[in-house]
Amino acid sequence: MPELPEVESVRRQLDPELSGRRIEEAGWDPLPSMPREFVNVGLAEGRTIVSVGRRGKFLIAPLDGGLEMIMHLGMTGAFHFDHDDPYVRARLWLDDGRVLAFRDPRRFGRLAVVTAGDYSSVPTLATLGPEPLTDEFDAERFARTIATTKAPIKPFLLSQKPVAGVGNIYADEALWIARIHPSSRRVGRKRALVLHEAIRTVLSDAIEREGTTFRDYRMVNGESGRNASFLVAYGQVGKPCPRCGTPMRKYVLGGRGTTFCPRCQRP
DNA sequence: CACGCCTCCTGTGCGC
DNA sequence: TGCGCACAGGAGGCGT
Repeated sequence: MPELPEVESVRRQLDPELSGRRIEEAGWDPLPSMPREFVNVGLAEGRTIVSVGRRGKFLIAPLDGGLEMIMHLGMTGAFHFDHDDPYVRARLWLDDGRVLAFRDPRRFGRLAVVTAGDYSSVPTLATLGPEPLTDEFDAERFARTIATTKAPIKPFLLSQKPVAGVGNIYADEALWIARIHPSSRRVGRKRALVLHEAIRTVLSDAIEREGTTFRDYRMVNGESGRNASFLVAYGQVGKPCPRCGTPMRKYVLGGRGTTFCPRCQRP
């Protein structure tokens, strides 16, 4: 569910609610087969949340005492206040009397408390690429990075290494805009520069619409994002390409459903 | 080291 | 109706 625009929309609602709040108690429902689901969350007890930031799809909340709470929504994760249903996997009791609930049906999400800046237990965060909506995301460097990989362009984007926060939806969207075939292993400088801009465009547009909701993704206040009806590639199999009218096609690439225009996006 | 396959988990929708 | 299978927005482990 949650890619950068969804996580950013959650962050914008969480930050004003959590900043300055003390966590009085933390509780979670451990699943023996998922030892990485909630790591050291107990260390958050008694700590005060400084703010809620974000890197790629990770929420990062500095706590007092030199700690950070890392939060990842996985595929179905969501945060709500004073919420209760069978899919609430963890709760944080706050000093204002409210309870922050982490709801996550598929349990791919994660909460972890780490020493600030030590991401050795979160490999993807440790090797995360540049933030796409900051100057850190340099077009020429992106083009060079892309030129060095032998992997197909879409799985490479999903690795989070060339750029942070792009997932299955926005990868399909950006590649459609840039007219690049998802399986392409050779993306030259010119097309890479277009892709760079396309990534920034699809992500910032989606943030303005507060993300894409299909089923599980909800903001903290329970509302859905409004971006789903604006998608032109992801989930549009069989529909005419908005550019050339050719029916959009779908296949599996790197284990992920991938939709593209067979005419605009040549290998 | 880089790449690509498989797994973690639960629910849903589809074809038979 | 019931069953079995494919698939779902992500990341990480492991083999090659």
